[in-house]
Formats: sequence, structure tokens, C-alpha cells
Amino acid sequence: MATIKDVARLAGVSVATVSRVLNHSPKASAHSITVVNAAMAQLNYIPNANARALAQQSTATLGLLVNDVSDPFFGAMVKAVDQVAIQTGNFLLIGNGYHRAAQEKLAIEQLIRHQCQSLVIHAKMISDDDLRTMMEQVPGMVLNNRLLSGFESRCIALDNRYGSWLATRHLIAQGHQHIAYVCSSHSISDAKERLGGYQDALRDHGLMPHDECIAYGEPDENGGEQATISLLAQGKHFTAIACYNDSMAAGVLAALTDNNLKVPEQVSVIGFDDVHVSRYVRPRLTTVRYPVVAMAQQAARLALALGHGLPLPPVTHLFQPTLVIRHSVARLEEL
Amino acid sequence: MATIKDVARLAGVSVATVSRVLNHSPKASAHSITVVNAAMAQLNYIPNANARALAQQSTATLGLLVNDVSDPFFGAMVKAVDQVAIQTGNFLLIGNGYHRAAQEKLAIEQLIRHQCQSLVIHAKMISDDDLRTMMEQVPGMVLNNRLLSGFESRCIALDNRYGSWLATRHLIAQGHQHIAYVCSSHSISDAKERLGGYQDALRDHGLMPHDECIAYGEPDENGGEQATISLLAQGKHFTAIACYNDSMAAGVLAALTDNNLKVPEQVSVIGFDDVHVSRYVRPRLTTVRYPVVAMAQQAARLALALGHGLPLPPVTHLFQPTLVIRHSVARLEEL
DNA sequence: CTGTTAGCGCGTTCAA
DNA sequence: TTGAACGCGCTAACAG
Repeated sequence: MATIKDVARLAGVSVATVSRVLNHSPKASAHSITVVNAAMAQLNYIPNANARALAQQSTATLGLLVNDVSDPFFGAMVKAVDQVAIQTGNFLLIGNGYHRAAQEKLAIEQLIRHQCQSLVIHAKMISDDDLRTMMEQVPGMVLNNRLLSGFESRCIALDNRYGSWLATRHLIAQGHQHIAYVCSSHSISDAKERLGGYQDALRDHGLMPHDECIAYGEPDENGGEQATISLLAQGKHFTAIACYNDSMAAGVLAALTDNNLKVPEQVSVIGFDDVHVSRYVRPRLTTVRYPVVAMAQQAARLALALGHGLPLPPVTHLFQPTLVIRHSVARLEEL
Repeated sequence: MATIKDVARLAGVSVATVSRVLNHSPKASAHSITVVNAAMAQLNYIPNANARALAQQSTATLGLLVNDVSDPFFGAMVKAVDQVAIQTGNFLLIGNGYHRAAQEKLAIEQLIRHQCQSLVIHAKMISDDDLRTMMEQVPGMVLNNRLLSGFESRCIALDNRYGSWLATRHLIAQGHQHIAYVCSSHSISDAKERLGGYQDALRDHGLMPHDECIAYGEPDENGGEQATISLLAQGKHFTAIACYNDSMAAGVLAALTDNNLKVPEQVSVIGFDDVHVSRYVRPRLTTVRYPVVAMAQQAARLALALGHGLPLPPVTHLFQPTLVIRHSVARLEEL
């Protein structure tokens, strides 16, 4: 790998001059520019980002922590953040927490080791204390989907409870009275809030929430299938199912179909998140929209501004979910 | 951010000693270890990976280029590579090519700038020449899903043609004679090879391939829907559809369902890749298995070995796809 | 076992 | 406009 010295030698100038044309400094003669560029091309010179970072005490990188890039929800988030990284000339470093506190902590540390000044963090397992010491160390660190007291201005979250309340109310408005809930088995705030929203909505409309109507599973298709099967196996009576997220809802649809239950004619299903899958599953999934892209972009812009001491962009700290009506919920005519 | 000097000062030792305990050097007294560790903890010291890379002339990083992390196929690939990165104590840097030559080149360059000695590259658009100069510069660069002459030992690919041939033969064996093909509109080798395998299989079994039975679309669900709709709109007669990949197949299933065509009773559908979606779509998708995980892992291990001058692991350079039989293909009884 | 020192590749003074 | 020299944070001899 050629270094700046090799280029300088070949071009017959000093390294300082090479550095100048490299960084488009105005004080570089036209002649230097041509000579240096020629030398760089001939050597296939690629600058060393590490050395540059060390010298400038700043890196053009943006760090992002997600649960798991291979999860479509986080895929969308990564893409949204990458978009703003590209726009602002930054390189995106990605870490995976894999739903484990230790791994989350380690991955954030890796991002910091690599000197990311701006960090967008989606971490649900790591402790508040650990998170706090990191927030203090890195001014450009922003939390996505988590509220940490004392750092409210650097948090962006969704009103999960309200979203789930909306979904459940929609089912009730369609005449459903027996509504089951397919919940995530991960004990994170999202799960509690969404479950809480479902229960609140029932109570608000004079219906009793029953714990036996709640089934748990991993927050993916398979978890949705398993939860549905356990609901069915217990002979529960329900005409609608509200789900923790769309992936589980896809599993619910599959399990109902496998058991000859027609959706939405016999059972209505509503999801949460509005990820890609909800649009091509059949019937198309009625769901609650989680504005991942907008939230991720705002988080990224905020992190970038904070990390470089720039004026802060306007940000929404608590986003409101909305209803997306498709074809998996039907009005209950009789009963 | 505390530096090694701060730690040394606080611990009352030299930076060399700090470096030694940091790197678990055997020549460090128990006393030094305790003192230094205490100082590091007190300062929340996190080493600077850039400085370390510069000093050691080597980084513990593995670079990966994919088309788009938010695509489930690449999500699986990223996860597989991340797995081996974690196992080997490396940090994964990810770049996105977004199906564009310029972006692919730029992303690879970024990875090299950041001094990744090992690179797993999935790039279909960048020119052979550009790729070659990079392969020459970086000995630890491995190509996934592309064959570059002169670098065969650093390429890992799938026999796409054979996979598509397998799929088509399976349909023929089930009695189908009128088989449409839903093809990717991207003009990359995969598309050509898979289409070729379909045509070969038809010819090998005495059937004439008709260009009018081929519909094109973006290689995602929506593309599959559009392609199916155009096939239907043209009134083509077919009893089965072979697809470029599972995402398109999912779109095909959706479009057929929307048009009251039962799968597989009226139309059989076969996919390619065997990604996650194929298992929870209904009917479950019969498809061709692309061993992404195994391929990605081998590519990663090869890149790591090459990049660090270690003995090479055994690798399969051309993987063979296999048939995965589920429920979207039926035997054609009459005609 | 420890400290001093040189240098990794680059940006940035400061003189010239 | 240019080059020499220093330092960024860290590792790796080397000498003690």
C-alpha cells in the first residue's frame, strides 16, 4: 500500500504539498495539483483513514448500533442512517447487540474505540448506568427508541403504548370483543408498553383484559406461529388478534391459515411497525406505522450535529404512530 | 476522551507499561496490572483503535461489501460474516454498493482506507479492471458470488445455472410443460445464468423456450408482482412459474392470489435462494437452496487467512445449489 | 520487569 | 506557494 511519502517522492514534492492537494487546500499551485494527482493515480494511492483521524483528531464516521442487521426492521433503520451518512460524506460503522446486554456494551465500545464522534444507539438491554457513562463520554451519542432520564434531548422514541392502544381500539371499533394478544417474550420496555396499550384500550372500552388471552413468543414469524398455536390449543375464544409486531403477525397469519381459519372473515389480525412484509403478505396486513426511517434520519442528523458541535436540527423526541388500514381486519357483524 | 498518557500519569507508570497490561503482555508485574487497571477503570479509558492500527500496521477488522444490508438475502450474509468476525475477535465494517458500479467502487475504497486487511466483496456492477487493481493491492480480498479470471483461488461462487436448471427440471418432472419465468431486470451475471439454466432445462427435455413467457422486474416482491401481472395481462398460458429469487416468488404468490389463481392447484411456483420468507409465505415456497451462510463463512475465513498470512482453510470455490421441496409446486394431473 | 525512544501515516503549524 | 518539523495515541524495540 502506497503512503503519502511514496506519492511525494514520485511527484517530487514534499508530503505537505501532497496533503494539500489531497484536502483541496486553496494554497496549492495548479502545477502541484497535476503532478500530485498523476503520482496518486500511478500508485493507486488510497489515504489511510486511521492516520488521518489521528492527525485531525476527528473522523468522518457515524456509528450505529442495532439489535441485528438481518432483522428487516433494523435493515430499514440501517439503510435510513446510511442514507444520511452518505449525504454528509460520512462512513457508517455498524454494530450488532444481538439482544444481549454484554454484546451491546461491547459493540458500543468498539464504535467508540474507532473514534466515532457521532453515535446512533438502539440498545434495550444494557443498563442505564452503563449507558449514562457512555453518554457522558461521547457528546454525539443519541439514543433511538429509549428514554434515558437526564438525556432527554438526546433521545428519540416512539409512543408504543399509544400505538398499541390505537390498534386495539380499531379492533374494538370493528365490533370485536374477544381480542387476543400475541406478545414478545423479550422483557424490554417496548413489549411492556405495547401490551399495556392493548390492556388500556380494552379497559377504556369496558372490556376486561384476560391474561389467558395473551400468548408469548420470540418477536419473529416463528414466535408468532408458536403463540398462535398455543392460543388455539387452549381453545381460547377470540375473533381478533393484536400483535407485538408485523413479523409475529405474519406468523399468526400463517398459523391461522394452516388451521383453516380465514383471515379476516373468521379472525382479524393487526400488526405493528409497518415493515416491508406487511405489504406482501396475504391478506395485506392492517397495522400500526412505526416511522423508522424518519426517526432514524433525525437521530442520525442530531448525532452528527452534536458530534461536530454544529447547530442542532429540529427534532421530534416523541413520535406518534398511526394506523395503516389494509385487509386483515374485518367488521364483526353478528354476536 | 482519556488517552494512554492520562492512564500512565494516574497510575504512576510509563505509557509502555500501560500498553503492556492493555495487551496482556507476559512481562508486566502483578502490581502494574492492578494499578493500571484501576486507573483505566477510573478514567473510563477506551483505547484508540486508529492509533493502535497505525502503530501495529494492522487492524483487527474485516470488511464486507454487499448490495444492500436491508435486503434479507444480504442480511443473512452480513450476519454470517459477523459471526466469524466475532469468533476471531475482529470488528466488521460494512459497505453498501446499492447496485451501482460507482458506489461499489467507492465503498470498497472506503473499506481499504480504513485499512481492512481482509475483505469479503459481493459486487456485481464494478468492472473487472477496477476489481483487478484492487485485488492486486489487497491480498486479503475475496470475491463472493463472482468469478474473476486470474483470481480463481480468491473467488467463491454458486452454480446459478445448475440451480435454475434443477428448479425447472423439477417442474417438468411434475408434468408441467408451460413454464413461465420471472426474471430479474438487473443485467448481472446471476440473472443471465439463472435464465440460461431455465432455458437449458426446457431444451434438455424437448420443450421450446419462448421469450414471451419471460417477464422482468426488480428482484423484489414488487417486481415479482409486476412481472406476474404483465404475464397475466398478456393472456399467456402457463401452469408453472420459475422465479429469479424468493422475493420475486413471494410477489408472484401474492399476485396470483389476488387474481384468484390457487397455488399450487392451478399454478405452481418455484423460487430461488431459500431465504427466510420462503418458510412463512403460504403456501410454503418450494425453492432452490443458496447456501449463503456457508459460503459467506468460508469467504470470511479465507479472507482472514489471506489477510494475515495464515495457512489457508479448505474452501469450496463452486457451491452446488439443492432443491428444497415445500408446498408451492403440484403435480399436473391432466392436460 | 520497567522506562525511553522512535516511528506508524497524516495534518498543520511556522518560516522561508 | 512550499517544505521541515512536530504531534496525534499507540506499539515495539532497546537499554537498563
